[in-house]
Amino acid sequence: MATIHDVAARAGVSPATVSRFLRGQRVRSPEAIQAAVDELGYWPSAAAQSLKSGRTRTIGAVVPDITNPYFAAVVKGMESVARRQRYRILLANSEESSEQEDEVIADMVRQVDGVILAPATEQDQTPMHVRDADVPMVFLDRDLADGEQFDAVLVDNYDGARQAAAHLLGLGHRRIAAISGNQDTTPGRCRRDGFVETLAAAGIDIRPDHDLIGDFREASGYQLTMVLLSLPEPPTAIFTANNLMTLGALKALHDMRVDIPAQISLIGFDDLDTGPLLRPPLTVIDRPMVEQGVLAMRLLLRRFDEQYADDIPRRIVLDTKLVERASTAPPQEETELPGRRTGRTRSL
Amino acid sequence: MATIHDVAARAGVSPATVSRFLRGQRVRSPEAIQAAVDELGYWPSAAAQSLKSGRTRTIGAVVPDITNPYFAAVVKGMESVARRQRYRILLANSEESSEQEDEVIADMVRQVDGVILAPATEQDQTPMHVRDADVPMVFLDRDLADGEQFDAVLVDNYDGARQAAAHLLGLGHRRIAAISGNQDTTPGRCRRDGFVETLAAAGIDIRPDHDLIGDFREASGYQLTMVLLSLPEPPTAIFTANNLMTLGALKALHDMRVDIPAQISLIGFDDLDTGPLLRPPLTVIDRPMVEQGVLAMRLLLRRFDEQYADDIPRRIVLDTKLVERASTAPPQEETELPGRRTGRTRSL
DNA sequence: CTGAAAGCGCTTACAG
DNA sequence: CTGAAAGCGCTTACAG
Repeated sequence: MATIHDVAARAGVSPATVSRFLRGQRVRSPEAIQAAVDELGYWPSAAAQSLKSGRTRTIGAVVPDITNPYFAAVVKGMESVARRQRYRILLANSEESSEQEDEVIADMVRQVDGVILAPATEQDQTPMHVRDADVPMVFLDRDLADGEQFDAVLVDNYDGARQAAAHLLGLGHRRIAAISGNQDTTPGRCRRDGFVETLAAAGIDIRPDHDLIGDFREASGYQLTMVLLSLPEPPTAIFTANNLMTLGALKALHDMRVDIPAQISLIGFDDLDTGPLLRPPLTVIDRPMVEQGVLAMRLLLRRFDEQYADDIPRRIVLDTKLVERASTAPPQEETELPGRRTGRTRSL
Repeated sequence: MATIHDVAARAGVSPATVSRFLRGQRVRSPEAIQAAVDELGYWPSAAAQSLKSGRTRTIGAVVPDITNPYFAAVVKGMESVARRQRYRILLANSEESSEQEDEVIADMVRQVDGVILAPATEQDQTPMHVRDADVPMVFLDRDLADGEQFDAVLVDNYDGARQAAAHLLGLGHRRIAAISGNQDTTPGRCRRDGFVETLAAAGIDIRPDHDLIGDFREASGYQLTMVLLSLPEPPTAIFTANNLMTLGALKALHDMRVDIPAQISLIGFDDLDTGPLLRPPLTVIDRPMVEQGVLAMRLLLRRFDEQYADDIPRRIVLDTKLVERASTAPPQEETELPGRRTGRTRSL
């Protein structure tokens, strides 16, 4: 591979001049240098550049799970902004594990100019690594206990859950269950709090056996829904705190031949591409996805600008929106579940 | 940030010895060095390492669209193998554009040890860049015209489409439409060929107005389905050549209040997470996803092993599988479409 | 086993 | 505007 010396030799100038030309400075023989670059197919070595300059033009993106459509969309948003500014993206999955996240970040933090992180939990050590490396970081979707020191792009999880609860209450539901996410994550906690407290404010204390904690994965949505269905008095409505658990709940309800929304209403946090096409079309709390990635990347790149490098942390909180489709309805007078063997069944 | 010199000074040895210790060689005072590393929180500079060694322990992954669940799953598979071997992943979206792909690859090829590429089209210049950089490459999902010179992980697209056609023929359909993908991609061509030729072998020449070419995106699935529905004689069954176009077709059929499968059967290439939960549950041609990413990464890492570096290209072709659900059924005697205004309507 | 030294490919004050 | 030179942080023959 051609080096800057090869280009210099061919163009009859010094490597320093080639370097200057490449960074857009005015030089005496731009044509000759450009010709040499073209003929040799020269492309600078990123390793050498970053060793020298201390900048890598690379951003680390760490998400719990890239196959979650929410995070895939977020990464796409990040990528589109980054590419336009000639930054690259180093992608890592933490698989919802703080340990894996810490490891991955420790490894990448030395070779990126900044990090965008959707933390696995609120307790991880990440900020230490990142602060040691003195690299800007933006939190996305989730926050840390001492997160206020960093830029962040979040949504109003509490209010989103409040909207969900208000919607179910408005329909007349009283026996309402929640399948929440990990309580050591911000969205996990805020969504549960927003939901439970809104019920409480309406005079309804959620029953302990209707107040279930999952882990944001599909399997836990499925299993906990099964638990709810096996209760002596199952709920007439279920709130699931993210897209994957909503899918799990939907599968469980299908498997048990529960009629949605006639027998049980279902409302989830996060929309899905297929949301309108599902049986039934899902009522959800929607939030921006690609846009969150775009905003996070902009916030991060902004920190590379001397002018803003030391600004106080900016925290962008986006609104959620209730999307009413067909999975929620007023409760039936008398709720019969097929699992209860009341004689009546209904096929979907 | 601490450098190897700092560690050496603190441990009372030379940088060379620290370097050797770090790579697992036997040294005289391992404890002192380890202590110095720990106390200083030392982590080697990746830039310096790769400048010196010529290896980056980074793999470039280029996919047309990370929000396509298929590619998200594939990237996840790649990532899990890479992480275990302490490789990192540089992710780029080509957005189904050869130009963007070439640009992105030219930029990353100097700073990765290898590339896994799902090419946007069969005509792009990518192999040139990659060959110039003398970096191993593995093709994934899609092939290039001269792709035989590279490792590849593919599925038997032709046979998958054949299965889809055979399934519809077996149900008794004769007026069958195909919404294919870009014909300058391998899957686009093979799936159309497999489908059309299987029909032809059964004595059915697909009608030109039923033989539509889309671009693998949801919008084209939607639009082309609308076109089919507006035909004087619409098909009784539709084959869509990938997951996103299937979703688009499903939306169009819903919007036009077409009863699936009573009025029109739908079969798609690629399964979806929500496949079983859709209205109706989709009959699809399924193929491995995460597994393809895993295999591609293994093939690539294998090339870094001197022993296999010069082996002839390995091409892994995986089988597809028909998953029968509820979106396909025998054609109705008399097909009425609501769009045709026959007086009857049916709500879903 | 160890250390001094060269060098990977750049960038950037410095002197001209 | 230009070039010689130093140096970014490592690794690795080389000599001991």
